[in-house]
Amino acid sequence: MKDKKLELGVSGEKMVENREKYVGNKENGIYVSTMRTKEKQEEKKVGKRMKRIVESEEESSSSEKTKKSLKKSKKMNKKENIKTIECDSEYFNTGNENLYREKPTFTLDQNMINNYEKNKSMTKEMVNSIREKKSKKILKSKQSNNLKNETSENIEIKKEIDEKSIKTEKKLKKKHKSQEKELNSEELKNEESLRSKEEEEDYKWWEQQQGDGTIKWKTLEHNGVLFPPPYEPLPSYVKMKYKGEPISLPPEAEEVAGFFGAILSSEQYVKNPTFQKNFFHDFQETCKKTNAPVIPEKFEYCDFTPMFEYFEKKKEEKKNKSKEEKKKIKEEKDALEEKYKYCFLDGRKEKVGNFRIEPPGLFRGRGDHPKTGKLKTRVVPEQVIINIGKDSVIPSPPPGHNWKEVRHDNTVTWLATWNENVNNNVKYVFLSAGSSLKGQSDLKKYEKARELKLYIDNIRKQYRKELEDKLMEVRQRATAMYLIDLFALRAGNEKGEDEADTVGCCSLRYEHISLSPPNTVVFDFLGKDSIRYYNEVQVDPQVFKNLKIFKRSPKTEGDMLFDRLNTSKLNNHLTSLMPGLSAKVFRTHNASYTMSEQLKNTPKDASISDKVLAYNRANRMVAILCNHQRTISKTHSAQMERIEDKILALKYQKIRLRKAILTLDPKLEKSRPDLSEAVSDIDEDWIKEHQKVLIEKEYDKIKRKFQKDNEKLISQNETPMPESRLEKFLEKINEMKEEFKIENEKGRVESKTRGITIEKLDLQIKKINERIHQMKALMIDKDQNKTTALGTSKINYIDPRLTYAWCAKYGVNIERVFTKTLREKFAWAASTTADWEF
DNA sequence: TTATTCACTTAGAAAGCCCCCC
DNA sequence: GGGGGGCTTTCTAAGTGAATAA
Repeated sequence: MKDKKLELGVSGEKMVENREKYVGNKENGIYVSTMRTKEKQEEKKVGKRMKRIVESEEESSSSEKTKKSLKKSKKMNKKENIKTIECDSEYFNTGNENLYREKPTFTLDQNMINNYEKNKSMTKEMVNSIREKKSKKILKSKQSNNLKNETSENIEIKKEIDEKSIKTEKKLKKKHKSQEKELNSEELKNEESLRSKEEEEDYKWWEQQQGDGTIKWKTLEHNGVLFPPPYEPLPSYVKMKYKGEPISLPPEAEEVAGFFGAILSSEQYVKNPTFQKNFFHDFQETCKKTNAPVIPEKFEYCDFTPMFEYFEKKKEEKKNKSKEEKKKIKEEKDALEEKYKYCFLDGRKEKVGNFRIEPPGLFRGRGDHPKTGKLKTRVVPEQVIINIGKDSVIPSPPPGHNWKEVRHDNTVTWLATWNENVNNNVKYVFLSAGSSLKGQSDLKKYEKARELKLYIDNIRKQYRKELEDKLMEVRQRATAMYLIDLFALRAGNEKGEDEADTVGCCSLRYEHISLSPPNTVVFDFLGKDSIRYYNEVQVDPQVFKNLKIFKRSPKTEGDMLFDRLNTSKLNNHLTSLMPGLSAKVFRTHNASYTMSEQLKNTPKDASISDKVLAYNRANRMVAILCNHQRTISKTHSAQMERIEDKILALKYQKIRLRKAILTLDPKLEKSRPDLSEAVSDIDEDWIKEHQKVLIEKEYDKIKRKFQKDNEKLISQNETPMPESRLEKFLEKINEMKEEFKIENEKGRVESKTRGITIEKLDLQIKKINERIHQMKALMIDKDQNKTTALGTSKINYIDPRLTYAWCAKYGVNIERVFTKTLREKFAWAASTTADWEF
């Protein structure tokens, strides 16, 4: 098999190797980092200040401003007794071109250039006037309580939805008149085409001209959000135990205990001390608040297993329900949800994404999140803000409740929002991934990533030059850009103390990289979702030198590597290089570029499966580049073993076929040494063991068939076969045993096929070799995929037009690589032709 | 300049479902 | 035909980055 080298950035192949190195150490899918202590934080602050002083001296020669800062720093040094250190002024030779991946060659789509020019011509005044409109439009409105009652609504949903599209169309026409004044002529053109398109079932927004994107909709109708059902207390015989005794709890406290009891089998949370501590604190609080007869004092005395067992029993019962029952339950659920599933955006029916309000539960923060396990309380309508069209019917809140607010803001895409209590994060209800709004922003994102190709050469030239800049801030920025560009690192915003300690490029700390001369850098840190990023790479000598400076004493563990940089500064600079450029654009660009390069390795004359395999391989390269990981499935090793067994069985078949050839023509032993060659992984002992298994299997098979046939005869009121018949069938077993005996002792295998020839046997060996090869490839593929998640890059980073173009070019059905949801999400890319390039 | 807010994208885990093999 | 494995979908946590407030 040809060994294909990666063309990922600096050292994609190395990265695959590096991934393998640490993969085995992962526990529960999460790496736990060492917690920063308060002292460390204090140290960090002092360190930061010291660093500023160091650099201000270094930069002193360049400007008036820096002279002042030098004075200031010297003053401070005197005061705080801190030594200043000079910046290393010797330079290494730069220009290690190998470190850069090949310069991309591409043809630029005329459409893209047009769009870009149009964007440029969008004046500031226009933006301001839209903003002004936006602020005026955010008005609080009174809620309408005179809506139809809910039950009748449920029954008439379908009718209602059909009627609505007609209604909305009428409304839209009315509204157009009043809006005309506000729209510029281009937008008006969009309107016209929109209106004509409304009659069509599938609205192809990508065939229309798009506005600047500030106004997200003109009319918006929806039915609000679906609240989770109220808590149903457990049967009285199900009680948690405290100090070994069952205790009764008020429903509210019982619910919280149940949240913990329900997840007893998921060790990664239940065994986590922070999770336990946070849960227990909130559980105690709930008990106190609800005047529970027993207020648990120690977590250790709590036993939630009765609850756990009850939930498991319920699950089992649900699973064992008949098909009809299950169908009925699903239908009821669907009917309840139907009205929330869709909304009308500018009169067109669109799918809503997460219309369900998140149910209460325990916050499952990842990694070392300090708040993991805390109680996520039930959300009430009074917390929820509804965003809806001005003239639309306002959905009624659940009986006896009110919405927090009803807004009519058409500059945003959310339908509802609320604040979650644990981290005070804002939650939104958005449209689904397949909606026109999401599609438009996806297209925009990929076009931006493609646009970067126009600028990338100059950007690289510039940051390479700036790697040697005298201003520390500039040098840090250039180094960070190098890392983001080559290793697809995330920007790395700063995080709070009450969050998990994870980092990205700008927030890298002293301990996250280690340097070994001449130019090897080892990255080892926890990134988004506390997923470990480990990569050993060779970098540009100047980058190595810079990193060494950024790590220089007095910096130590806990100190920022890029103490002069943050994401805001970095992105400001990036925008000045290309409109709309930010750190994340590099990641998209890098991923799609890698994919397009990797797809070029697809074999042209191979089978569809082989082509799909090549696609997945390319996909995996992107996933590795972006460090998209998943936990190894529980069944992985069993799966691997099974494939291995199949390979061995095939190898054994091969051995038998060879023996059959030699049995036909013993003279061939000398002229064809390949027929007596040893086969790897197989020895005599294994063969004997395998033969035993084969005999057992055959025995079971015959017996099962006999039983089944008899059952059939009985059901047809016919006489079943006597046991003697089975004996007769089982004679085959003896024949097999005899065959194996001759094979093992004399090396003879008689082929049972009539008219068998050596040519035919050779052909069979060839086919078996092919199957072994396929199996091995599958095994390698599976093993390499065990910790790599391909989905994330497919959904978020790889331009779907690459996939559609690839399918067209290689004659592969899109269904082989995109699921239904993905095809919906990327409908805008479906008509991409084979010659399209990223 | 820095911190906060807001709106959105990106992410892995868990749940759900479907299909293949015994 | 049913049980389980694996693929797909759903869920919601955790990022990014622009705008705004202090």
